[in-house]
Amino acid sequence: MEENTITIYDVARVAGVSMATVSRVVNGVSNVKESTRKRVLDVIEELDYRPNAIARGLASKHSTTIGVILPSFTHSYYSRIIVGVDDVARMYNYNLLVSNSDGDSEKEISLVDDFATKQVDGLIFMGDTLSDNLRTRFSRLRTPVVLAGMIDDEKQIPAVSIDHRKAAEEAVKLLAKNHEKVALITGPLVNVINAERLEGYKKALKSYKREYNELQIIETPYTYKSGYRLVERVLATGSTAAFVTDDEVAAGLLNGLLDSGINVPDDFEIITSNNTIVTNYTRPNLTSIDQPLYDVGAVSMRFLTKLINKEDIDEKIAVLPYRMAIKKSTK
Amino acid sequence: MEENTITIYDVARVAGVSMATVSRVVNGVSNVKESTRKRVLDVIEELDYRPNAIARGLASKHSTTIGVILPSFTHSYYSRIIVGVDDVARMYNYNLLVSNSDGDSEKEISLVDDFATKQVDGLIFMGDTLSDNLRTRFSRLRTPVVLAGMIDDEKQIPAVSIDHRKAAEEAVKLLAKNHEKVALITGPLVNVINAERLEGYKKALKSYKREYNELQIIETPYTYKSGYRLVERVLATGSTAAFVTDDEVAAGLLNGLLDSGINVPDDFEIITSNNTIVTNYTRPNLTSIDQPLYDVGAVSMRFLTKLINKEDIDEKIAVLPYRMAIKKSTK
DNA sequence: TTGTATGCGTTATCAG
DNA sequence: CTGATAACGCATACAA
Repeated sequence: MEENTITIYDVARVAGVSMATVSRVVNGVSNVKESTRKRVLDVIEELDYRPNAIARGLASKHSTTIGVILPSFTHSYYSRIIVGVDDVARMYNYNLLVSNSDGDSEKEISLVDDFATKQVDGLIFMGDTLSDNLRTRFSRLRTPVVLAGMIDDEKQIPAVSIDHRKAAEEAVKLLAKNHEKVALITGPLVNVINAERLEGYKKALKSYKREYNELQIIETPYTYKSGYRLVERVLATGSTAAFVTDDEVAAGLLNGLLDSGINVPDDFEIITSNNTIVTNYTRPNLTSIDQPLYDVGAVSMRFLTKLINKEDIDEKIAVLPYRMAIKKSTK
Repeated sequence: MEENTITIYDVARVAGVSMATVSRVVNGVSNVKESTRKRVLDVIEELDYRPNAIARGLASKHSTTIGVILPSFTHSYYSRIIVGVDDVARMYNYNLLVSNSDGDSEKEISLVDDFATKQVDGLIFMGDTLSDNLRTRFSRLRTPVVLAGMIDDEKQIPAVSIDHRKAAEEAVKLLAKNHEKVALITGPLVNVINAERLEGYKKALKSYKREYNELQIIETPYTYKSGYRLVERVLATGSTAAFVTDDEVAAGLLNGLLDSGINVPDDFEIITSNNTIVTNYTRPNLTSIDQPLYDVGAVSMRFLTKLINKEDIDEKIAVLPYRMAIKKSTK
């Protein structure tokens, strides 16, 4: 080899000790006489020795690496979560193996396998749905998994998120109070979170004695464009307000309404769900449920470290608090 | 150990061959008799054997892992680049070790060390500046590095981006044509890219015989808020148009102007630089330089694979084409 | 407190 | 075409 990788043996030789001793000081374990510790440390510095994490992983069975699977890098919902994951991972000296699944369940599965092959110590998973296929795969995995920003309807896999049912109920109540017809503009209802939101929606309508009408439920992809194109369809339902489950969609709808000469909030009120920065870009700013997305990520990662270390867990499912951010798309 | 990890030995035993043979079929190398290959493959399937990437890495000196350092997960400039990186990385069967530096140069350095320790096969770096410290570290690294969406003013480190000087010149010309005073609202000028943009700005002014005035150069952080707060300062310069180097800042400035009763584009024109989706959220939509950010990422990663395989490279620096996306913040 | 020896799961070299 | 066997760089049980 042309490379002169310096190993633990080099350090040992120069320091005049055995490699076991070097290993000990590197890992800060066991008792090592202060004088030899210092000597070894000096040599390490002198040779600029860096332990090889791969070799360490082989020997210790720990890769100090966490796999992260997310549906999209560009969607701010997920990128805000991953910031929290990253920060906490760093605190615990983990690195993140990150990949994007495009929400494609085949990719999700192949990524899980891929990461397992890479011997990740744990997995943070984000996605729309948790397929049965994935769930069984997760439970068979030797490494713990935490769902971030989503839930497992079977409640088998540990997860961190907010109470979407309750949040949706609160948001819709705000609208139903003054509106006869309120639309629910949501992502796919096969997505558990959206199913929960639908429940909250129904409950809110009921409490204001509004009639539930399936026509007012509109499923749509999570994009600005699809929101923009929804105007006619939404207005056709007779709705004068909408609860939207995604900020990009809400921004699209808002701009679409404005372009059609509909005044928001005077003629139409909107509440959206993620309070990402998008809600501040639009005019008027979008009233939104404010989810602590950074915290969702941070708590998920912290949770994962506990599972990895087999610490006691009080609850498999962590539910974080949310608040309503009242802005200008509501009166 | 309680875990029953099945290894290459297990496969060998069951298939009645040596582990060397199993290794051969797994890696698809050398000549293996078709019948034994098939037998081994069957056993692999039967036992659900998965090669341990860590062990493989130790033995082969390849981790099939790429390190990615970026200043922010949430800024769409970088997240769009990383999508391209991720896609190409997958094509070549690499996984991405990703971490966020916050643009902090100490974190950048510790991440580089960290990733080196993890034996990454290559590094994709994104940041505002390439400090001397980092540059020398990169050149000493045994693993190749590619800068994505930025450049090295010393032109030592391979990089992929667009010609920011030329793009800025073109954008500013569009404004200077009709405006006596055009502001340049930029990120830190220590950032090489911004320095180049300043050159383009000057050149454009000159070609329209506009006077260059330092007061019209405004440095600001890359955030929506800082853009929003800039209104007074920008107007104080007497400028009636601005070229902005960041979409979030541009969105902030735009909304700030609107809130101050300034009409865009009638009273004030804006051109921004990244054409991220943010430019479509605002009303009016922001005219922008359109950078092929996905391609920047994809090309960077492809570039890196070539460096890793020591293939011939024609150019150390790849310059991608851009275009102007004319929208509604200009007349 | 320190050293020796072994194993982690592969790849790769060398015989056969 | 196939099988031993030696690395790879480190952690760790066991001795001393």
